[in-house]
Amino acid sequence: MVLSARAAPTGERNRIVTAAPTVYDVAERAGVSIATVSRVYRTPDSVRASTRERVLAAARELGYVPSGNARGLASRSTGVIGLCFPDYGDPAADTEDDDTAMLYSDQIIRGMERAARRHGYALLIAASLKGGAAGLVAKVAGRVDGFAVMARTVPTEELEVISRRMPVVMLAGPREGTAFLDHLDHIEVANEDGQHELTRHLLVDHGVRRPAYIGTVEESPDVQARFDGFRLACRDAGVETGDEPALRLDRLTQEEGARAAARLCESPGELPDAFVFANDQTAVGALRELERRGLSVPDDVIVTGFDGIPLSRLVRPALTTVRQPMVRMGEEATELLVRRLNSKGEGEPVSRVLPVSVARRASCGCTETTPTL
Amino acid sequence: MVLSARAAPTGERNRIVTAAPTVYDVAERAGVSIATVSRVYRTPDSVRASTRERVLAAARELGYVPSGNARGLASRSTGVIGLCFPDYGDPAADTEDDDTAMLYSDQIIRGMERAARRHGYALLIAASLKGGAAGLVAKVAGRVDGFAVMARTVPTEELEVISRRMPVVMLAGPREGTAFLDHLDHIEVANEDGQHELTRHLLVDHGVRRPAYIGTVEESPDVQARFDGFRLACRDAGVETGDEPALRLDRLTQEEGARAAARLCESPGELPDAFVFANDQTAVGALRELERRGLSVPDDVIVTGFDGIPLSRLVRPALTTVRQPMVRMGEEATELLVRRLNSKGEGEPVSRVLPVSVARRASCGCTETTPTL
DNA sequence: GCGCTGCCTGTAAGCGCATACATCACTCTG
DNA sequence: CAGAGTGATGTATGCGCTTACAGGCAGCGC
Repeated sequence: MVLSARAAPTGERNRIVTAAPTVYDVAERAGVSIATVSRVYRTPDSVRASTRERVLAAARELGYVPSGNARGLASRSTGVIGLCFPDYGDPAADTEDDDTAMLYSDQIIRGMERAARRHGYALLIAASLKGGAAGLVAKVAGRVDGFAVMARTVPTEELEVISRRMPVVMLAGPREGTAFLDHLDHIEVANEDGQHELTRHLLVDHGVRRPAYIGTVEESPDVQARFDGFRLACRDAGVETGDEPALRLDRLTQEEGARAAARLCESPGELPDAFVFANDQTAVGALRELERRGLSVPDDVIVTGFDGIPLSRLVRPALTTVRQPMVRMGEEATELLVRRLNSKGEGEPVSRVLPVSVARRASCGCTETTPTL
Repeated sequence: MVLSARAAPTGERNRIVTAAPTVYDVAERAGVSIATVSRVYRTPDSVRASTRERVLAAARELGYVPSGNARGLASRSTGVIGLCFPDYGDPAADTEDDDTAMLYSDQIIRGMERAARRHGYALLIAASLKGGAAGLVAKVAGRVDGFAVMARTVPTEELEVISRRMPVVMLAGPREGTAFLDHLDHIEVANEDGQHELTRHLLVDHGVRRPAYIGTVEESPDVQARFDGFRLACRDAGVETGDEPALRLDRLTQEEGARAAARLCESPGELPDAFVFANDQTAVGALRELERRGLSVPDDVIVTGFDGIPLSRLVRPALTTVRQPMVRMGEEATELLVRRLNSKGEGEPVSRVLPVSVARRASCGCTETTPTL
C-alpha cells in the first residue's frame, strides 16, 4: 500500500488510499465502454490499435489490475489449478528432520508450478491438515479449474464431489480399489519395478543373501508395491524371504530409520547383509546409526533407500536408491489437468506410470558413476 | 469428473456431466431462499438448526461447492495470499544441482502455507519468470488479498501498483534505496550480525588469520550485508582484509563453489586458512573439491557457509554455517499480511529482522554439539 | 445511389454469491 | 391485549467482469 505519504503530515502512510479502480474507471478515463476495456485484455486484436493504446494508458495511470474474481465469475474459469499435499509433521515442532521430510512434496510443487506457468495457470497449494478439516476442500476447490491430489490427503467422498465439477488427478499411490477412484486420472511411479531392479542388483551383483526389508505399519500403496518388487526379486534369485517385511516402522523418518538399524543390529542371529529401506529418509537415518555403532557401509552391511531425494546423493556413503522423477510427476500432473481442461474433460481416464531408475552409489558398494557434483 | 459411467454404454465417462450446482439449486431443493443458503455457510449460528440441516443435506445431495469467485466478488476478498519467488535455473535443464538450489524458496513456501492455513487462507504461488513477464502480476495480484514478494522478483513499478490495492511484504533482501519501497512491510534476517559472529568465532576461537571471503559478482543486498559482517569482524580482531571479497562468483551454485575452491588452491601464495562462503551451496561444492584434492577440512582449511539448509548438516564434514530461519520467515510474512488485512492496512510499515544463529559444526573444527539426528 | 459486408464499438444481461433491509412470526411487557 | 422487542427468513441489489447481440460506419460492387 502506498502512502499518501512522505508529503502527508500524519499517519496516513501504509493505508490503502483509493478503492481499487475497475473497468468502469478505466473506460471513463479512456472515453470508451467497459466492453472495450475488457476486450483490450481478452482479445487485443479485436480493438483498433489507437483505441487500445488509449485504454492501456488509462489503465496504467489508474493502476488498474483486473479483478480475478470478477473475471473468473464471468468466464467461469479461474486460471488456477490446485494441489493438495500432506502436511507431515507437527507444524509446531519445526524440527530439522521435518525440513527434509517434505522434500517430496516440494519437488512436486515445483514441477506443477513450472508446468502451470508454461500454460498460463497459477498454482494454489494447500496442505491437508492431518485433522482433516473439511473446510479446505470447499475453500480450494471453489477457486480452481483443476485439482491435483497427493494420495490419501483428501477423503474419497470429497474427491467425488470435486471431481464432478473439475478434472482431478491423483498423484502417487495407485488407484485404490474403489470403483469411483478408478475413474480419475492418475500418475504414479514404477515402484514395484524399481524396487525389483534395485534388489536384483543387490542379490546378483553384490551377492546379497540375507536382505532385510524395512517397511511401514500402515502400508501405503507405494510402500506395498515396493515390497512386492523386493519379494519378487528375491524369489527370482532363489533367496529366502518371508511374506512380511523384516520390520515395520510407524513413520518414514530419519529417527525411525536409525531406530530400525539399531533394532536389526541388536536382534539375535546373523546380521542381515543388506538393509533395504522403503525410502531415503529412513535409510539415511540408518546410515547415521550404523556409523555411530562403528559398522561400515557397505562392507559390514549394505543400505539402500528409495526416492532419490537430493540428500541421498550427499550423505556419505552416498545412498544407493531408486530415483523417482518427482518434479516430472508434478509437471505431468499439470499437463494432464490442462489437457482435460482444454478438452472439456472428454476421454477415458488416464493412468500414467513414470519410469524410475536405480542410482547405484557407494552404500551398496558401487562406485558412483556420476561425478559428485 | 465422475463418469456417468460404468453403467453408460459409451465414452461418457470422465466428462463433467452436470453444470455445477449453485446456491439457487441448493435453495430450491431445501425450500429456502438463497440468502439462507449463504448464511448457512457464512454465519451458521444465524440460521435455525433444523433449517441448517436441511440446507446442508441438500448441498450434500447436489454436491454443492461454493464458487470462490462469486464469493470473492461479492465479499471483496479472496481468502488467498500470494507469493512470488524467483525461478532459479532453466526449467528445461532439470539438473540435480538445481534441486538443491531452490531449497530456500521451498522453505519459505512451506512456512507461508502453514501460517496461511492457520489463518484460514490459502497460498497462491508463482515463480517470476526470469524473462519477467508482466502477465504474472495481473494474473496473481488480481486473485489475492495480500502478496509476499521475494526480493527482486517483481519490478518496482508493478509492486507500486499492487501495493496500492493490497498489503505487500518484501522478503529477504532489505529495502532498496528507493523511497517507494521503504513503505512496504519487510522481513529480512540478520545477515551482517550472523556473518560477523561466525567470522569472529573463526578468528578468535580457531585462530584463523588469513580468511578468504567468497561473494558474488552482482551483490545482492544479503550478500553485501554478509560481507560487511565479515569485514567488521576482521577489523575487530585486527586481521587484515581488503575491501573486496577474495573472489566473486557468478552464481551461488555447487559448481561455482567447487571452482572457487580450485582457484583458491591454485592461486599463488599461501593458502587461506579459511574459506568463508556467502552461502551453503557454494561451501558444499568447495567441500567436494577439497576432498577431491586430498585436502582435509578443517585441518588444512576451514570452510563455512551461510543459510543452514538441511544438507549443510548432512555433508561430511558437517558444515559450519549461519542458520537462517527460512520457514519462520515465511510464517512471519503471512502473519504480517494477515495483520494488515485485519487492520485494513493501518499503521506504519514494519521492518522485521529475524535473528540467525551460528551452527558450529565439523567444518570449522568444532565438534557438533547436537546429535546428528 | 443502394444494399451488403466487415470492422469496430456499445448495450445489456448475466456469472454466483454476500448482505442491507424488509418482513414475518413470535414472545414478552405493562 | 396492544405495542415493543427478538430471531429467523426472504427480497433485492450489486460486486467487476465477459460476451452475445446490436448498432454505426466505412468501403465495395452493382
